Amino acid sequence: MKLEDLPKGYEPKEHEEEIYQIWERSGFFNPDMLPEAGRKEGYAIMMAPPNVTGHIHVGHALENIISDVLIRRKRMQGYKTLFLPGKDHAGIAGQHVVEKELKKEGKSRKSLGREKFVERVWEWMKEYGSAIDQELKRLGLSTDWSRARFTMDEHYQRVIEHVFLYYHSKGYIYRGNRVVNWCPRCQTTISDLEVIYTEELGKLYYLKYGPVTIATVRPETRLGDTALAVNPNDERYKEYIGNTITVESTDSSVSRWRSPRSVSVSLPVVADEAADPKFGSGIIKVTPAHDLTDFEIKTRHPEIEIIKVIDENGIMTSAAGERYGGLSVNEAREKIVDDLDKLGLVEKIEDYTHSVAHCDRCDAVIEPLLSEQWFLSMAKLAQKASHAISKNQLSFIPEQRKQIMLAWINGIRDWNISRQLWWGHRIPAWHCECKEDTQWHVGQKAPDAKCAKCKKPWEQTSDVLDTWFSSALWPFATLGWPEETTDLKTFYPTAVTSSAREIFYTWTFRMLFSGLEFLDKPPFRTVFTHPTILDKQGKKMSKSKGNVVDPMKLIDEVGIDATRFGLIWQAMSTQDIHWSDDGIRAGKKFLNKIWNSTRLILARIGIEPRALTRPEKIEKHHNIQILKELDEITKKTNDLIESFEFGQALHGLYDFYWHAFCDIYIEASKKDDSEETTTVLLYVLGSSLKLLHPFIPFITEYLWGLLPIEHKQLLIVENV
RNA sequence: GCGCGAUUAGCUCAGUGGUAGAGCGUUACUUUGACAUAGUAAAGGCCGCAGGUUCGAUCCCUGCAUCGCGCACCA
Repeated sequence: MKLEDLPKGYEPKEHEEEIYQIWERSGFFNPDMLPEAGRKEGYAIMMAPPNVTGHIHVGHALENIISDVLIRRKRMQGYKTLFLPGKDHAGIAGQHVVEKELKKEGKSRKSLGREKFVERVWEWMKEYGSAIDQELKRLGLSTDWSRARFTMDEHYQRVIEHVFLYYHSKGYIYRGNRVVNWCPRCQTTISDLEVIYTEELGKLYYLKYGPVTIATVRPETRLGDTALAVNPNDERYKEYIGNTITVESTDSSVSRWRSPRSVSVSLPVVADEAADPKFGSGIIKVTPAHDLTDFEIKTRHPEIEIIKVIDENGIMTSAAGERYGGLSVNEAREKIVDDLDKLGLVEKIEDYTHSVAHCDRCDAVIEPLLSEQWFLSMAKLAQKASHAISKNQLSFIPEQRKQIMLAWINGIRDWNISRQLWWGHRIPAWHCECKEDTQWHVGQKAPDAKCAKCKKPWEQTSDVLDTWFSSALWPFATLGWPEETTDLKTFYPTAVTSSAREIFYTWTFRMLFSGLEFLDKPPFRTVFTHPTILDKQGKKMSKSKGNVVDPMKLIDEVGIDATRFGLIWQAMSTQDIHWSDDGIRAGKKFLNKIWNSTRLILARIGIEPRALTRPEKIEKHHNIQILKELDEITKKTNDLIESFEFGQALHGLYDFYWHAFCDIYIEASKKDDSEETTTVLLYVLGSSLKLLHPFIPFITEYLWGLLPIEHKQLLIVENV
């Protein structure tokens, strides 16, 4: 080959698409298609399924590229590797996109009806669902598309049913009437983990309750107060415990007032540890329908009444009385403060910074609300997870995550799994249309017998399951479980779960207890929490801040390999990344260096077929430094990848290739035409391409194909 | 409030109990048989602050500050 046969610079666009097609056509992303000889046991990574409605952001890109590095390296080591891609149906988000479309057409979810609406969502999925696949492919991931899964596909529906009925039969699933996180915009409950707290400046109102003063940020909930609570050890209020305190009314129409015409009401005072004597006046107003703490107080003091004064739309109910009923929460707040002020019942108002609960999906302010929902009891499942972690049945990287997980499990609450959505896995539970019989029937089908009371048919609950309920089953539902498939035997447990910190509890933990419950083994051997990518200032990336790095744009500009290089270049241990373009730039230059050094060597070795073997004879007689260094870097690279030090591994390879090989050995070789040196050049080049391939697969595969050696794709060439 | 992590060159980050390193950027020179996306050389750092341990601390310990994160609280 002559120098002129290759262009002077590496042009990623001219090769990337073709190389990816060659890989896909070879079928080697599918473990069943790998050459059998030398194949070791299974090695699987299940991609965290991105939301079907979303786009790949730079964090996904890093996460999946890291997985791909692991997978590609193991494939080259002879393992039966599976990198399984997929998508999540994204309950709330999935419903939102279609509702938005309908709104433009002047329609709504409700005007369409459930069946038509769900059909419409499926249509949307068909039309836009593959967009995210294309983005994943552009990252150069060696995922087995023949095994791609969707959390709403047919098999998954059966799995969900199976799991729900199983949990129910074990008594883990129950209906509970309690205070949950209600999102007034999404019109559904959300779990504790889907609530985001942000610090906001609000007001703290000091209100007079008879003889005492109580501080609150939510004066409107005064209408739902049914008790007062003080700490049992608080000397100041001992005399009140067990008695009542008479509180002035601002509206004689409030229905719960025991004597509606009076101007006051008596609230019982209970003793409860939840009251902190150091906070405010040390007295809690108990509003059990609209506050979790208060609801818990009520469970310890059953005599406390529950009065719901705010409804699912964030509107004051009729129980709030004529004067306030029908107002929004904010309106009611203003009005009641005004009323109280006129009565001289507002002692003072202070500025107050506190955390406000927001919906993770739509950012609306969460309304804690008394509501009847389905729950999954966590006690036993969590205990299993805790046990497995303590017994080191899986490892955590970084290690501190282990303790963090254990501590979190320790304080876990039951999981609210029902959602008032239409898009999702409908809960296999049935109730009678007349709703007089409060008994629920849980099962695949409605019971044959009609309701004894009204003789009307049964109907399935309209609630669906939390999206995470299906994601929790991902590591094995994707392998054909509950059938005992070959895939399940080969690939479960998976090797690694590589995920962002923010889904540590929502996803990682839930996969863990699910895997333990259904397959008696943790679903992965290692939990790797990859770095979070922040902007240069260390701030979270967000559209509103305009500091988002779009991986697709990067790929457009510099190609896939340089993008992969730039991302991994910055991935030091599990430290957060303050984004910098420098790594991308370095990558681009490095690729060009590889390209041109290969070009030079190719021109030297000609086209005669050769074997890529270690020049042992030469080594015996000469002290060849570069070969020693190659051995060192090979070991170092492997050790670093084993310990999830991807950035370090890449930096090491960079130094070796550029400085040891190009700057020193290749430069020196220009004055040495010997065949021995030519052999060494080829050997070190070929070995380097192998080592680099998991990180920058495209250029290495292409150049490998130009070497006058065996024709096997680099993708499956044996590596150490 | 509890816990965790970070703080090193202009920027993004490695690193080590013994006179500090990379990438990117900057400066000067070089078109020498791949690469100017290059080569050679250079400038540039009280390694956050204050104590302690040590013959010796950027590294170990303690405290503080700043930034970020998680959990809890948020009447």
